[in-house]
Amino acid sequence: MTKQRREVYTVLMKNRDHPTANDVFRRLQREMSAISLATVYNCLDALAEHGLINQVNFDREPSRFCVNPAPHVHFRDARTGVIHDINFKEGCQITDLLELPDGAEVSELELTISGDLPAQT
Amino acid sequence: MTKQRREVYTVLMKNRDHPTANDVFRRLQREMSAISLATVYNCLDALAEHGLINQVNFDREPSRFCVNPAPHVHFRDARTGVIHDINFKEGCQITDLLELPDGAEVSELELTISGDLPAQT
DNA sequence: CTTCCGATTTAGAATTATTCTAAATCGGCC
DNA sequence: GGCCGATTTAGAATAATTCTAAATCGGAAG
Ligand SMILES: [Mn+2]
Ligand SMILES: [Mn+2]
Ligand SMILES: [Zn+2]
Ligand SMILES: [Zn+2]
Repeated sequence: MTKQRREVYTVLMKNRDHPTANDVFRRLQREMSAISLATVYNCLDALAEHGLINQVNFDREPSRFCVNPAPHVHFRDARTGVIHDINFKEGCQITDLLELPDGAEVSELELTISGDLPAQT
Repeated sequence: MTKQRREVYTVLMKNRDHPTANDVFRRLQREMSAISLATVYNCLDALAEHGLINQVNFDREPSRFCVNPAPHVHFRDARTGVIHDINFKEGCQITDLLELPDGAEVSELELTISGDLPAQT
């Protein structure tokens, strides 16, 4: 945990909105020391490798980063662009619904959903 | 359906192995007329927009293209790199397992899995 | 405290999948 | 055959990310 990695992690924790690397970079510039963009990428890599954060990809858009350590999936509201964390229902395994070949071992699973939420009232 | 779109589609049908745009381009150069890479991208876009093919993304790797019209997800064998189509079990809805907010409407859903398959014997 | 050294940071260049541009070509229709 | 909107094409541009190589850090050892 270097100073820069901690700063990147703190920014992610402060505002859990799945920012891009560039979002993180701009927030760090505004709030504190002048970190470099390459360092932001390095730190995000390091944090992800150690399991503290997750990299989230929607199609080919810039990656986003997530500090929610619980297993969950991502839902983007098409109207607002906001990305919501969606938990699994109690005791549910996605892989139970799939016709996986016998003996297949899942090591990574990413589920992204786009859709609409009813307007807030 | 132009001549180029048909050729792109034919290449995808002939070898349903989820090639990248560049793979498709190289196969077309080898087999038939000299199509341009921009046209391959244009054609893949057009085919996808009309629902004939699907664009598949694993993390930030080059997009791959899939001609399987059935709803399914993608499993990459980490050992071989081969991408397998995985169907849903009869009558199963992934969204039934998720704590989606009330009234959420899913318009797109992409599930990608990486893992290991037992060695072929 | 000073020196040392591997790890990290940094600025900027490089990479690369994809998109854009603008000119050439196509193909169906009159 | 000529017209015209759509498509194709080659090449340039874009943009997220990675790479490079030099500067800096920070803890350990002396
Ligand atoms: Mn995706
Ligand atoms: Mn993915
Ligand atoms: Zn999340
Ligand atoms: Zn497929």
